[in-house]
Amino acid sequence: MLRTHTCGELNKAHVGERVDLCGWVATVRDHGGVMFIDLRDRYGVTQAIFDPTDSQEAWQVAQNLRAEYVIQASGVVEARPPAMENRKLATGAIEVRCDRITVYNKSRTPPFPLDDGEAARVSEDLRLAYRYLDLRRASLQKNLTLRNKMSLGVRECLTEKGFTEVETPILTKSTPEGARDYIVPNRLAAGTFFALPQAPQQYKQLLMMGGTDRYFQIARCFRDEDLRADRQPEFTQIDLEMSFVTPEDIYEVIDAVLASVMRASGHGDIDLPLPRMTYDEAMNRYGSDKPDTRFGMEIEDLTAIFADTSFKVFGQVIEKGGVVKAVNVKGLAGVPIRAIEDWTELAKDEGLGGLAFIRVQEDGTWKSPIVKFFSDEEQASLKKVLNIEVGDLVLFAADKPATVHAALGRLRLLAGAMAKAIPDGKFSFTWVTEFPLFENDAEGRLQVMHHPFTSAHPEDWDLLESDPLRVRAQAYDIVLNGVELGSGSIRIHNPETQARLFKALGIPDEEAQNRFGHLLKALSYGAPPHGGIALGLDRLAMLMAGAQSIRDVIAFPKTQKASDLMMEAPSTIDEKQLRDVHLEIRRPEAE
RNA sequence: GGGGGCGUAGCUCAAUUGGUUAGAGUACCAGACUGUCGAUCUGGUUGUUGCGGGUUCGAGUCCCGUCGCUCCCGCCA
Repeated sequence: MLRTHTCGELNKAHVGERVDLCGWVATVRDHGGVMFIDLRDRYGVTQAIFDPTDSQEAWQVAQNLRAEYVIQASGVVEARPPAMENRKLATGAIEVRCDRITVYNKSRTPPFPLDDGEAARVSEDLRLAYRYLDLRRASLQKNLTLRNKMSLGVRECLTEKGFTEVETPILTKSTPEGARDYIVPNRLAAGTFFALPQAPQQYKQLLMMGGTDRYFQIARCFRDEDLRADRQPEFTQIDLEMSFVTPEDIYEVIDAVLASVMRASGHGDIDLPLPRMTYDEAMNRYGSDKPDTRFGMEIEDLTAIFADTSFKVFGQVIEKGGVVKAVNVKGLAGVPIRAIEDWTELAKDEGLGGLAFIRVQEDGTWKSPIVKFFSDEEQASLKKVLNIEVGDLVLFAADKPATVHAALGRLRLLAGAMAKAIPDGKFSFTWVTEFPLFENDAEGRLQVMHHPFTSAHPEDWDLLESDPLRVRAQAYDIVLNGVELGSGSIRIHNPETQARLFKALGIPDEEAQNRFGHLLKALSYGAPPHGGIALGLDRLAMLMAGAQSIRDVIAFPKTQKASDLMMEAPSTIDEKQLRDVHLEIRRPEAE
């Protein structure tokens, strides 16, 4: 090694030792005679001193140091005089009096300050274009090491439980359902393509059919869909599958994995088992299938209270089988009317006719455009059910349950954030179980909510043909702070049941053979009952790190348009490469 | 595909109703300075106002288009 110590480890115990440090010049403080260099590496910062009375030669070289020069500084560790100690630095009790210096490399002036506080304010596209500089910041290095600890925790935990880590192919077959595939042209057969996996879904089921019993993989997945702050086109899943299991077994394993991840991330022990609620409960109480359970402000059902109301807006909805529900936002009575207008727009986007509200004023009176239509009895019941107090803001929605839930679910989050009701630094996990097997797509056709290999709830198979939308699946999500961390299910394990599901979906036999023939065939050779789940490692790392964006826990992330600003990918390829893979580019017609 | 925000010096930002030579802090360069740690002091350099077009006597500012970044909705079996 070119160094004897890192820049983060020297302390008073090393006083008197001769050391060699390597790193980047963070700052130069030149006093004309003595000069101070903050030398930085991944482990920390150490102050180096160059004094012409120690070594004229080294001091002379140090005169020309600039930010981000890479050097080796050699000298003797000294205790700092007590008044000169720097408590902000782990190594602040000492400094290294240097008599030798080697400049390994100069640096151009960095395009942005690498100081953690300053860099956080610099536009992200510039930082992404110079990601190798951005990565020198302590906070990004910390996130990378955190991620490593998490992966290690997962590997240890699952290996100890008898899981085998198996790699599955990256070049695989395109499946038109689900997310859009990233595709790879095949040179060896013109007009054919591989696809990058959206998830190792079918491979892991086939591993169960291969007798692997317990599989896991920290697997890269690819989806060509539009991005978000918590979505990248390529991302990493903690993917696992088990044979001869019920959902209980999956919950137990994931509970343990998450406890190990929390410990590895320095967040201490969590209580197990993690809380659970059914999908119906989540929708009713939180208006979301990924409820943020860090705070209350739950949705209350007022339909019974208004069963015989003279307020027509509510009455008519109830008559048509709709519901009236509300959220009580504590302490937000003084919210600007502008915010309520914005929320009303949002409610309308979700399909509501409008948004009714009550603001409870200082004197306890209710300020509201609708309350005059409520009977005394209705008002008394409202007050009781919603626990209405001075300073509250109550938001009402009346419509079909799904519309009411969607609107109030979003409003609860927005209003909760505005009311500062969501505590920082809290980790609130919950399982959401018994997802519906089907939902209607935009055209009203039946489609699977999870994937077409999901097994129905054992009690609900009878409804498959008669009332499919009421069929519950053996499908579950694990949710943390309102973020969907992972999703899984018990799978169908015999070909007859699988065929029955394809039929319910309106997929003809021939097409099912075409698309999933390999899986159907494997099922017919003695597939064990099996099930599994996949957790988003990037999202989990983001939450563990307290980061605002998934990009902060990925070494080389892509932008919202899926480009890598540093590599300048994607890019065009030359004509020969295109010919090799039998492709011709069709460009949009010039106007 | 739709909606919102942003784009001015290397960086972070300012620039009155459309008005004269586009400023500040920082960075950078030079000089001074032997205990700083956001070092300090003195002086100095730095602009395709993202790009293209239009309106106007005059555009950083208004209009149209376009590119990039970002947040959200759709989408993500």
